[in-house]
Amino acid sequence: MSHTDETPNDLPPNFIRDRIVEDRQAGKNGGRVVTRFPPEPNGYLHVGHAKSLCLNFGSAAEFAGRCHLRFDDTNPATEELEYVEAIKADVRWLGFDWGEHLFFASDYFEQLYAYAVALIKAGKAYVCSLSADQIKEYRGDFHHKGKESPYRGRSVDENLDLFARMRAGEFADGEHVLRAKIDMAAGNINMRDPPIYRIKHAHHHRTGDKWCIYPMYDYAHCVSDAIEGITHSLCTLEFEDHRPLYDWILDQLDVPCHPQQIEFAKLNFTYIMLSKRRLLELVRGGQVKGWDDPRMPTLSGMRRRGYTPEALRNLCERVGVSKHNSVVDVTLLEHAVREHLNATSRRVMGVLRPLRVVLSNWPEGQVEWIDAPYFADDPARGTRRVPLGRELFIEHDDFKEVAVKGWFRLSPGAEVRLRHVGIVRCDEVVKDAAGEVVELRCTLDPATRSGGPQSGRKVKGTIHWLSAAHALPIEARLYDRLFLSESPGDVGPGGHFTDNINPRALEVVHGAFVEPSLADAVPGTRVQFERLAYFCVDPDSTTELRVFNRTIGLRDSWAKQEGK
RNA sequence: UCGGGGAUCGUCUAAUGGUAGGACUGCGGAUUCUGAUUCCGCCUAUCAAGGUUCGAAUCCUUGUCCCCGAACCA
Repeated sequence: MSHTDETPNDLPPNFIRDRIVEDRQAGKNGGRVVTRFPPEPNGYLHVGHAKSLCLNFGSAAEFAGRCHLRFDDTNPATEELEYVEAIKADVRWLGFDWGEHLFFASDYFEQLYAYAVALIKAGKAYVCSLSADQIKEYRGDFHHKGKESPYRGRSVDENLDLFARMRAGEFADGEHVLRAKIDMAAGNINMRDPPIYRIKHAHHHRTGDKWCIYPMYDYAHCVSDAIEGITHSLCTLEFEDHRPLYDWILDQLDVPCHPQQIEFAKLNFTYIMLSKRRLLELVRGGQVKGWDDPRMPTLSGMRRRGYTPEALRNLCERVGVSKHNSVVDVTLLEHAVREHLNATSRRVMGVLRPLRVVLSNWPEGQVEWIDAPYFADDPARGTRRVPLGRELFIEHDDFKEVAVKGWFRLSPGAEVRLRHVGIVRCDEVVKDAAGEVVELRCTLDPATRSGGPQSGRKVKGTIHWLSAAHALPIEARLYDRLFLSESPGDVGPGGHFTDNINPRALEVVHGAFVEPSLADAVPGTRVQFERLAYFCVDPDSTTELRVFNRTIGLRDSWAKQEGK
């Protein structure tokens, strides 16, 4: 059988798509494909979730099926409404639409309870009154079989009564638990009579105080899948040995269908931390400013940083789906981001660390507005007007008093092209009392003006610039990788993952400027500062001062060469 | 001394008994009014040992290494 039999487009093959194709050819589920993305609302979504989102929504779309968004909110202790709303926003931002199919496991609490009663009646579940410690002890370990709870033989009637009273709130947390009656000698510890309901007197963000017993993941997830008519329940590798339990529960119950659980490997990147627990620690510890801090690998952080949903989706496609524990090189992420930004971002000029330049042969007070294309290779995509006057700012890094080998930029006596203008020569270097270079005096060769007779004259370097009189002050936030270590989670004895934090993951630059065309740029606007980096306007911007986040730098082969 | 998974270029992945391919990275070069982009080229892989076969990454055997699992978390 070929993988491409049914696949509409040239998507790269993967084992899950193969399975779905097989199932359809075998006529399973009437050929329907229904998947679900089931986050627990206890944190923000991150790039790892993007993979699951792409897989679940992508597989459904590919086979004209549907994908549900279901919040797995069975643990009131950790879940909050704030997370629910943030997750919905992030899923939408990534470009996925669940339509009518928004669900909450908590919507099924009543049904889940009824199925549990059925399980008890069938003699497949019992109320256990061992303490948590005792249950753990009775469970055994990898090398020893478990032993049966003394409460395992309780009668159906007694179990029914106790379970009803658990629900009624007659017992304190931990007094009883409902357990599936399976096999205490099973090699798979998940099958050793796992608890499926616990007593928890806690306020739930949706059901309030209606319930004081809550279903456990292993019980709630498979039944929720069945209730919704899910056909393929995709989850990560660590649930592989939960699958027998998933199947066991559904086999005992008279549920509408029996979905197939399929496991795939989580997404990991070098230099990126994706543990929810640790991300929460960064937020709570103040190492970052919040879940949407642009240094965070959360979808909201990446959005604010300037990453695009297209880039992330494309990344997921490139990464593929398999069962290997893989660590993707972060450069692949960076490549995906640059690739999309390169195709879509308007080119503008911004100067991070200004150095004053006076064009000595330019008349005092004269201003010329230059029509400059946003995309040099395709002027049809639009132009903006850029003012040129006698006093300019150029990038301090574009001047060296003593030129080194391979230096194409400005130095005393050297010529360089001013982007969209023409060739200038540096005639004089002005220093302050401390010997710091504070100004350059240059002459512009009028014959080399863009569009002029000698505009084709070659010089090695082209630099960006701004008219000092028109330059708009901005705050630039230069972001870099949050961690210095390739595997931030690997810490030696006594170490902590925060030890690996890059202290320069954020550098705030005051005194930077951009061209006046950006005066009205709204938050979320993405542009390329030519020769520097891609930037995105931050929501912190005010009418007086815009804040630009550096999304990612342009590749810089000069810096690389210089570093050698 | 258990159960469940996994081993293909540096990295992520394809090849489903028939030419080990792609992408990213790296390294060269060309073009360039962005040292960007684009284009071209190069480097580099089947965990090991046996076996089956005309032919093995793929099938069999035996090893080795790695990951996950003992919450009233998900």
